[in-house]
Amino acid sequence: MAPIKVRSKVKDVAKQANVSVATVSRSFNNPDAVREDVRNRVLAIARKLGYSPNPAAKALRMQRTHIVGAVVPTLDYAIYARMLNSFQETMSAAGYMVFVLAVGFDNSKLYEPVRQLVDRGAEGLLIVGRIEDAPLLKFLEERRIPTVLTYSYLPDGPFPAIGFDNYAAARQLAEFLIRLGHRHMVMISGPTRGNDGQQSRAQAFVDAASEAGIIKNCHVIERSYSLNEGAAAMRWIHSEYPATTAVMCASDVLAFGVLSECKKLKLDVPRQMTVSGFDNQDFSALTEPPLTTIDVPAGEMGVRSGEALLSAMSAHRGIASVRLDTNLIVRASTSNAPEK
Amino acid sequence: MAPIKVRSKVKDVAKQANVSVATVSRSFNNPDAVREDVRNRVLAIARKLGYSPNPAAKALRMQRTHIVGAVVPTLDYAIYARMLNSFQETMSAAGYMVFVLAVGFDNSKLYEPVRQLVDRGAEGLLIVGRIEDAPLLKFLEERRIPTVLTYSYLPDGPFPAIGFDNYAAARQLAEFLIRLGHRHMVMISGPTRGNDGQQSRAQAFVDAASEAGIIKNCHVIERSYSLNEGAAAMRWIHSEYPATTAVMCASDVLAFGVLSECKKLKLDVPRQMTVSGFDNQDFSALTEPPLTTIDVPAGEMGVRSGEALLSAMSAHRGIASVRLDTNLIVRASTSNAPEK
DNA sequence: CTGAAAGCGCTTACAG
DNA sequence: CTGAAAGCGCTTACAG
Repeated sequence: MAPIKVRSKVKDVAKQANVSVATVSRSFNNPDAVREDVRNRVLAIARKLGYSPNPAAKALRMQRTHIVGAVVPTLDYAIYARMLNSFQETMSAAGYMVFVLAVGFDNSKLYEPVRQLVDRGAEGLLIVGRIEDAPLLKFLEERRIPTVLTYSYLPDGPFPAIGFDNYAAARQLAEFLIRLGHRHMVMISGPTRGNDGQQSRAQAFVDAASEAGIIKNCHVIERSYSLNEGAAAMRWIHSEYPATTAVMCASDVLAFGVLSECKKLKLDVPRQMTVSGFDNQDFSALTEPPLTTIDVPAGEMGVRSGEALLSAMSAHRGIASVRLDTNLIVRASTSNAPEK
Repeated sequence: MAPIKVRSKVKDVAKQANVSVATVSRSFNNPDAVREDVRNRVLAIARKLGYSPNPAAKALRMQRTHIVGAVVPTLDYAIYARMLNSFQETMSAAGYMVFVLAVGFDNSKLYEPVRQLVDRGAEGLLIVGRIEDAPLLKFLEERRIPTVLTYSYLPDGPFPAIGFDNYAAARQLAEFLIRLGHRHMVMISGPTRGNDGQQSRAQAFVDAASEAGIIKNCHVIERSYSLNEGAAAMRWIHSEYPATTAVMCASDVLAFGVLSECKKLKLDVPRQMTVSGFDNQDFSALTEPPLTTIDVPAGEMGVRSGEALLSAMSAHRGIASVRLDTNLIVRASTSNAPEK
């Protein structure tokens, strides 16, 4: 086994270079203040010793950790993972490390995890969705923690938000379905508790149906995100609301489940049943038939959230909220000729 | 806006409680050493002030950061995201925070990112795949950084590894295809550079084909992971190796692309073309036809890697490497009657 | 341009 | 059971 080698400290470098620790520190942090030959000697020795400043000592002294926290429902979901991937890259490039915390979908109990992040040194936060937790809001405001919300576009809140308009996107889709002639529709929502995105989508569906005068034939049911839940929901819809000609799913994953169940039920999509998703996961183009869905710009969301957080942390605060475009992706899983 | 509230310190709590900072500290860290009524008073005041110890100061004093680093190729890939999700939950439950770094697929240039993680305070590391970087290996060994490798099962290396046997899994699949009667096969590998998992899979394919005496009719091509690359590869195979009856993909994503291209080429799967994947992504059961694939236990991998790292950090080191089971999932995308 | 010294906020041996 | 003091490893105002 290799001989043990301890982490070297300013003192070690100073000793070998025959200078004070102050000079070592300056060679790194304020190089112009050090005579060139001295600085080069110091730097060379530091490299030789594999020196790098102790981050805890540095953080304590500078009152800066260069750590941010990211709070997401889960990583096990393409849209969040992709968002986080580009967020992390953006923060890394700017010299920040990111703590990741997966906390589930209900934002009404975010206080503890966020508190933990801040207590552990996070200087800034990225949070998916709206903050629905009064103590948390108070905490973040009192402590002036730079915070950026993402996923939802929330222009009126106390924090900058980089996201898209869930209501408008879902409404666009619902109206599209109505325009196609559908009069009996079911929306399969994701978990709505503490989840403003899902709430907005369900509301958009209800509003569109109401305005079209078909709300009495339309229903919203709530399921968790999984293929099986989607499939089971479709089975249930088929028996409880047999007049249904369109199922609008709040996520592609649910829609994938619905599609597979339609196959089992021998329901022809889109001729007998129109199905739509939300997210535009890669697969949605490959289902049989390809899934109609909403394109959510996850990668862009991550990058821009990172930029917004960086800017919020550099004391300018008050970044205007940014609304990202979503696109309705119309594919063969919708039909303009509902037959029932 | 809420009145600003600064983070309170031991000193603030001590003053209000009329005790020394030592007593405050002990009330948290060694409660039995403090008289009950005093301790309760201290704790109550600490709670009221929202006190929590400064992590940098604590880390500096204790020489413990309670931070670990996780190095993954990307989060934007279901298998790594899922693994990381459960790893993070496991570490969180044990009081650790995790720094995440997405570094791409080539493990031969891991030194810089890993170094960064350690320099930033990571006490332990989770790394996806084998370490193919001599300076990094030397660094980790000299500094005695507890490290766990995951994804690949590497029983002979210097670090514990929690993963599966890529060679055995791929070989099992290749032999299965040969047993079905295929004699002209192509493997679409992922990027092999600095990626022992992909190397093993390709080698397994070659070995199986060689032993079956059909290697002259079999080919390995390398593509990056994406639907489009898979589709383009299939197009290429169709024109360059028209005798091919089976395409073995090193990932489900590639296979999804292949499947969709087969549809465009009017190649009936599985009658004219057998297709297999690797990963068992949820979606693989829903393709048309369902994809034959290898089930990789990503969630379990994350949990057990976390446990292994915890155990390595608690100074016992030397956790035996753990080999996780993979399962060959046989579905309708394979046929036992190749017609060409 | 350089160094000695203070201090960031903790924890813990030591003394009482 | 409690407190005064040292020290973790840095950076930077201050003095020279």
